[in-house]
Amino acid sequence: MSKNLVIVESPAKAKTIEGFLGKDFIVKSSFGHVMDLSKTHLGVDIENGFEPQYEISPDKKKLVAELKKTAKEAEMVWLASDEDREGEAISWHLFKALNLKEEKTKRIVFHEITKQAISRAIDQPRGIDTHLVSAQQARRVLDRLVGYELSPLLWKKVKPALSAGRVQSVAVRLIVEREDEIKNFNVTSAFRVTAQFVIQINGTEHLVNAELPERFETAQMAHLFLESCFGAIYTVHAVEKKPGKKSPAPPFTTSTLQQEASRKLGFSVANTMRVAQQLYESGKITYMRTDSFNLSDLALKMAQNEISERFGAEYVKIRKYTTKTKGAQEAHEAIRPTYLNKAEVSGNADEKRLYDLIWKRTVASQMADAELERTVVTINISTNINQFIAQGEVILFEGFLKVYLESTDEDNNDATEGLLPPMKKGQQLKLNEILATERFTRHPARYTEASLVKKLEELGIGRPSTFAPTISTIQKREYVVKEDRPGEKRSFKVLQLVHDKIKEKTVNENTGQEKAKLFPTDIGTLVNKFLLTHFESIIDYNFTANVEKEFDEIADGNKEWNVMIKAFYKPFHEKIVSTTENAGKFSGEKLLGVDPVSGKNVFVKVGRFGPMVQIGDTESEEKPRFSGLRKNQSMDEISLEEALKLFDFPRTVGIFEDKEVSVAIGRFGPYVKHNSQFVSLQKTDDPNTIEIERAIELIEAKRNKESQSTIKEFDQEPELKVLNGRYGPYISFKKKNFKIPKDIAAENLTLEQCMSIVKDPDNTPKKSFFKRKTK
DNA sequence: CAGTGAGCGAGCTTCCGCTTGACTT
Repeated sequence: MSKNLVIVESPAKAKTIEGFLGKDFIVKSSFGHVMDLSKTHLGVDIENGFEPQYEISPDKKKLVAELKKTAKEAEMVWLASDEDREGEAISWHLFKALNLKEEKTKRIVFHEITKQAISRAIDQPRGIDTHLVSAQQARRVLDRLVGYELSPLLWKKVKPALSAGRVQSVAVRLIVEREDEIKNFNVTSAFRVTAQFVIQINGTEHLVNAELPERFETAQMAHLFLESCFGAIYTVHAVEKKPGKKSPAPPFTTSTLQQEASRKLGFSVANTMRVAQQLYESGKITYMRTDSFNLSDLALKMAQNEISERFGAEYVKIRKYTTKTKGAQEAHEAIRPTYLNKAEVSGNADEKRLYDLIWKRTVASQMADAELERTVVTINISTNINQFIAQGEVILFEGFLKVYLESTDEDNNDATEGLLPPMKKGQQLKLNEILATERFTRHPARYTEASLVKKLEELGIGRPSTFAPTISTIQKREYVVKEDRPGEKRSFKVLQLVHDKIKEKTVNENTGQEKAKLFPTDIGTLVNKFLLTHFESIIDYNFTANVEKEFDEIADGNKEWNVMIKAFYKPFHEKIVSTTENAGKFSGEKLLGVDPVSGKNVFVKVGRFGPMVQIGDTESEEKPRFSGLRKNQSMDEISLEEALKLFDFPRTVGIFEDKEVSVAIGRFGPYVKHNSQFVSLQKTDDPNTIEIERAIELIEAKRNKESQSTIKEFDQEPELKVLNGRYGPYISFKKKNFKIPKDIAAENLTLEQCMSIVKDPDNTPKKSFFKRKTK
């Protein structure tokens, strides 16, 4: 047995390090945290100094038992989790869970996975930093208290199964408030004036595009300006040249990788992380959850070699980037290729594309600045005092631009400024045309997944390991939807001046179309309003930054962790109690109008199952009628007429086989119901007009399909069927599904065999995957 | 996987941060 056991957080890291350390060392992974607060309880003993009630995480029991055994046999255990708050806590939890002895345990840290860094770490062991552990404990307990006291309040006051938390609720707030800004945005237009000139150089024509710095508010003013240019002569007033430079972006962190993969490759943040994980596990890149810009000396040396070999020594500029991110913990390197001399890797298309991006970004970060020359030409108009300005940019030395340029979130409408033909002061230019084009102000952009991550990181909210899960949580809770929206037609005016004549025309454009943007739902908006009303301090954009300061004080040993928690908890919990007692249901109820048929009030509100319309007052004797909103409707925008239309369903369309056939609209769209069987309508069917003949057709089509997917049925047990599904044959019994052992052919199954499979408790379908809320 | 929505009440839902496999209808 090995003398030394080293425990790190990630198995891929364990494998690499084992290679460095030799046969006296065995390296294992903890797979992250091994202990946590119990999921089913609050897990914090409020009365007893907020003592956390830890347990070994259920999915880590087996692993901990194995580690315990290995640790017992080792002479020394080296706890090598990451050097940050969470990593320190992992070491401490391992110490407790594995029942380690102080004299047999050492704590080591390293930021880079290199042989040198690890040898150095082994030479400089230390003890577990209890202050840092306390800081983590404060973080953990605070998040638990906020999450597990706020969420149940939402269940009571708004809707069951909702959630709130320090991170997710701020993410939702950002999206809701951005939507408000957009709603309140006042679009104005102005006329932008551009001119196109032609000059002859050695017999060939060159075009010069120039713009007027002023804009005109109305078409009339633009027209007046164009008139004032009648008969004008255009002369170059000045040619000004200025040197400029561009510098490369720093190497990737998790958030910048997510942003660039979104902008350049169109990846969702979850996809970026999935692909990066594959690259990491196959040893192609360094760790992908990091907030550090740092590159190891080894990597810098590789970059230097690579750049000078590929492009020449003048392209090399080794740089050290420092982080500006709030609360960055920098336990890892930046995300970079493991071997910079590999510009390409094997793998699927996504892996290749993401790797290419990482390679370019890393290499470019160590390259020279690009050197530019910016040219500004001002052009006089003989008939008025205005001046046109033409701008050009010439790259004198490409530098890092040879490899990579970071994208921006703003779509660049202005064409990139290219080379201007040579011009001289006093030179006359021939005018092609002048255009005055109506342009509109644009509302702030809706968030994409990646731009939301960027914003959260700026606010210091969330960590590299939680950005992607947070984005998915707020969508799973249906606070936010990621959607495409088509946009609308808009017309604008263009005035054109050619040969001293002005032509005016109206042009159409499509505006406001959105792709994969985040929109708040009615529920997201309502929950945000609730939290803003009663718990503004928690969803304050500075809340995390402020508590982080206190965590730092705890880590420095200048504050007791439970003193901090107590100070936070007292007013927070009082607010929970008072809101529980005093606040009524928070349903966002809004009176839409009066139902002309019954004369009753019509409301929209959020009910137990989401947004709905209610006809009749809640307090009235007669039970109100209810109907859920359709997927594309919102409480904010629905009209009385649309609301009333929802009550046209369920609609009886006729009788088939002595049973009623009806049409209704459910969670998954319109369907036909017959004899307690459901059949979805096709996209081409209109639920408002569909008739009995077509309904029967759909019912029979479904029966036909079902009989084809049925492999076996048993007369003795009508509830048991062997069916053919997406993942191959399976057994269905009383609405539960069971796997068939691989060594048995489905068509040969007997009733007895089926029953024994169904009755075997080992085969009980796993519950966690049947969560109904996930779509 | 489809119907619901008051009242009654049991039992369920939930946080953030660290890590990967498991393997669903």
